[in-house]
Amino acid sequence: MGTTQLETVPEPKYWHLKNVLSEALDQDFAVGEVLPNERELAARFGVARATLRQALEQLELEGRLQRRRGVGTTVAPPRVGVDVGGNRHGWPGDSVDGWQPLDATEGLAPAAVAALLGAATGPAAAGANAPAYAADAPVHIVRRTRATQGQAVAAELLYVPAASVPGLTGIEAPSGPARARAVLRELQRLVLDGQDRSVELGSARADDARELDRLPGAPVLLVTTRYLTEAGTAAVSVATYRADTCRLTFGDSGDVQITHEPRVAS
Amino acid sequence: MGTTQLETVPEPKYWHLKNVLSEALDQDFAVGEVLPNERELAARFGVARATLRQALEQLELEGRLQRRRGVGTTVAPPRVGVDVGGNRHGWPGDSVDGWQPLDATEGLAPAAVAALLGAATGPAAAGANAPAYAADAPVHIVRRTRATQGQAVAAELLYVPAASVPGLTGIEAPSGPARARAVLRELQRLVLDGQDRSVELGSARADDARELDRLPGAPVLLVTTRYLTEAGTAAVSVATYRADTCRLTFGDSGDVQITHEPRVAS
DNA sequence: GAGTGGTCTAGACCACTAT
DNA sequence: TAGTGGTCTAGACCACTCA
Repeated sequence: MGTTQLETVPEPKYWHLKNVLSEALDQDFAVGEVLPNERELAARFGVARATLRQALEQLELEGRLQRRRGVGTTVAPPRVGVDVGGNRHGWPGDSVDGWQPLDATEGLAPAAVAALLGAATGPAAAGANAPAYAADAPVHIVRRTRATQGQAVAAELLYVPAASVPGLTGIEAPSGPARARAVLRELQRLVLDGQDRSVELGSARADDARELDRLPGAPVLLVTTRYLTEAGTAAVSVATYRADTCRLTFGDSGDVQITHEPRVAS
Repeated sequence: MGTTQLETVPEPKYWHLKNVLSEALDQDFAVGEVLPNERELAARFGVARATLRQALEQLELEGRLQRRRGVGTTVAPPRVGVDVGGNRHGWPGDSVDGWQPLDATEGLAPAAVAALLGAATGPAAAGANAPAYAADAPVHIVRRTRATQGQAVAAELLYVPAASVPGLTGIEAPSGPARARAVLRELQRLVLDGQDRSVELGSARADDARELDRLPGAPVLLVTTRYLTEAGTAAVSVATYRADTCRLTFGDSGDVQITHEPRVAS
């Protein structure tokens, strides 16, 4: 009974290790510097490589490290702020903030996207009048990528029901970026009523991962945007942002520089 | 030369496993149902438990699964949409959307927050006139949590420089929720000019994790908000949202129900 | 106390990058 | 070809929940 029993909370090794490394990064390393390799680090800290890797994974998730197979582990620069909401009432392509159209194809929207395209736009549009979109109707699928400071940060799939762009004839631009631009141009003719957006965590599909120069399954921020017109949802965009390097910004008041915020250890 | 060489891309086992499980979840499992335990699943698929766990981790990251130590792995319900931007031009506490003040203390803002508090508000406010905040000045730190449908989804630290709320006397409410409410009340007296927000991926600090009923290091979405007045940045909020269960929504057009979007396998 | 997920180990091999 | 990070294994023990 004399034992003082001081909060026996055995902190996991990898957690403690993460915090130790985090401090070391702040103090002893410059951005871009390469760390010792995993086997040496593990030996130096007296843990198994798997444990060391668990700590590194955390730090990578927090945007502190960058790991590349065959190369090594380097100290990551602060996350870049990528404006997502500033273009508040514009169609995609209205302003040139790093987006690059790749191509456009015709196909079917995945179920989740179809649901968004078919959903009512608000309390007013309930019932049988609004949904000008059937789940199995063809949609134009525009692929775009976005780069900031020479780095690919996002890949997007933009789903545009054929009904939204009746003026588009498949003949004028059979394929490639030109066709993508044609779809965007037609879209910009419509009057945009509003848009709503959502952000969630996901993992990169194989194709997105390749586009973003990451491994499949890498953590990404999924930004889903609905473009609304009087007639309903005119288009849905699903953009995949690299979660390790990006900070999504929703600026109400112009360009604002927000500096990197490192998470402090508990 | 007769060999057809069909894309020798050896898909990682855990990735394939993830996709197999993902399909099984769609077809054979209902929300809330418990999966067989990890040792059995690993045996059933003929892989080591660590490999099986890698697949489960991915699915948990995508919000498809929920794992609780000592209990088991269950099928997660679709992510709940949490409105983050709808309160577009309001102070925290203006509308009651699930936030619950916990307490308020006085202390120093961490460096990253201090930078935001001290930063100029825009191109107009450059130079020496704006920053009414010194890095080592005391701030009120208000803690709040947010619940949706009975579930804790977010923990927030709201940093309010003492200079922003001169009317606040420490006497009227010495501690606890009452004091937190007092700070919020004073804040609401000010005229809000605008706000800007950013979202990034992070990992839960130990205290946030406890608040959110997760383990330390769990993936979270960090929402940083600056509240701007004529005088500069009046307050900064850093909110930590559970990334596994939440989808942040930024609605321009009222309440919109967006359904869960499962990511399709590559 | 039985059963669950969480942590950790020591080793092996593979895929990729650079030289 | 040497060196890096990525995958995988088979096993052990620990922390937690619940009957």
